[in-house]
Amino acid sequence: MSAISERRERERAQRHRLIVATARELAETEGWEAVTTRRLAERVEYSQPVLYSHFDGKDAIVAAVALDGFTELAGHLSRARQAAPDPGQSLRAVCHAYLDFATERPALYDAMFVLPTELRFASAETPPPLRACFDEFVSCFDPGDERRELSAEVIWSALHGITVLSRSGRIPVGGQEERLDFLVARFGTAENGPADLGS
Amino acid sequence: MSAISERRERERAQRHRLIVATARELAETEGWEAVTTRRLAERVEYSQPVLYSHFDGKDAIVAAVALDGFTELAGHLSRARQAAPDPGQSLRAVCHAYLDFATERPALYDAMFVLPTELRFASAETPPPLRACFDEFVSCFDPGDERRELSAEVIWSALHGITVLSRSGRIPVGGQEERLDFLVARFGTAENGPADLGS
DNA sequence: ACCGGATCCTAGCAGCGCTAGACATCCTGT
DNA sequence: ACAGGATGTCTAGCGCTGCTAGGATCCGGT
Repeated sequence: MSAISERRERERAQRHRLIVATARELAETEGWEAVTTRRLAERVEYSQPVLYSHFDGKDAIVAAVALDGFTELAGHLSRARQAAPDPGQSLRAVCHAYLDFATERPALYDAMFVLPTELRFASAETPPPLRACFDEFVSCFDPGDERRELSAEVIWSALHGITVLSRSGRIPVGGQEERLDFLVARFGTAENGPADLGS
Repeated sequence: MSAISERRERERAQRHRLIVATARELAETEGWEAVTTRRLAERVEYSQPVLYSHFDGKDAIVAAVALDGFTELAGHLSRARQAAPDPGQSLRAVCHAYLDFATERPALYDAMFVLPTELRFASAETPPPLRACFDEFVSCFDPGDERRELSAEVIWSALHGITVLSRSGRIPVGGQEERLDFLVARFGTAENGPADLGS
């Protein structure tokens, strides 16, 4: 009973991963609109109902892909931050890495930020990988800065806005590097910022 | 021939507006996922094919709603800017108005910025209402500032990011006012900004 | 009065997410 | 060794979606 059921559980976990990986691959090569339960089932060589024995529905599969994406993004940002030549440039490095990630993996980025998923963030159980991404931004600021979380939130918002608005052409697609420079200059360390405006 | 066909054209234009208005109302009361061609056709008391004699498809209807939204937003921002007590506070007023608009009309905002539509922005024929929205931000900066367009792009991006990330709970829903203050402080006039960082 | 064209609706297609129920397969207890 | 039950999988189908072909109907112009 034990060895056999363990093997089955192992196989089941592997198939779980296969489904997520296949969904992601399909999305990255043909776009999310091509990711249907039928096509996905065919690709993993199982019937549709098998998908539903692993996930509550399609949204849950997208959410699983998004979670993988957050983990990857966290690593990507962390490496960029630690590779920065000096701490003063870590913010720029992390921001640059973020925009890189978004433009190089648009489908994955959509799963993480645009598509409707069942992921809940605000509540207590914020997925750790998402928190890790956020913390990479926070770490770029002086630990003594009591507004570093606020800075991180606004920086992230700006980067996300730049990503989606330029991608859809609502702002010109060119000039990303210039925007990045501008953003980092304005949001660099508080010491370089404008006069303190209280509270 | 002339009077009658004119009347028909008038009626046709009115029905066109009716479709757009109904789609918007349906979206604002029940969400865009409730806006189906069947339900919409039933609401306007015509059959489905009539919709397709006015629009190329559902996306085109969403785009029409979005275009109305851009017009409204432009007026909203313009009023806010002109009502600002002094020019130095116009940027804050416009940003505040933007966030207001986004939170008070989430469905309309989604049509304008989130949902897939066939609207093309980057090309030469950027819809005038969208350009008008953008110009409201630009107008908050000194005409002599050669980077006012860049400022407007980044400000807009940040506002959009704040809107969608807080709405989905990826950043905390509270503290919008604080983010707004922070953003405006950092992006106020260049004179108040950090030390010039070249180019 | 009647013809011709514009207008509109009925009916249906292919595809979607999802699920009930039949079928097979394999482990377990005697 | 074998029956019985649990487990796992598939076939088939439901209600919905966006969209369209083809026929009926109505109405203005001659």
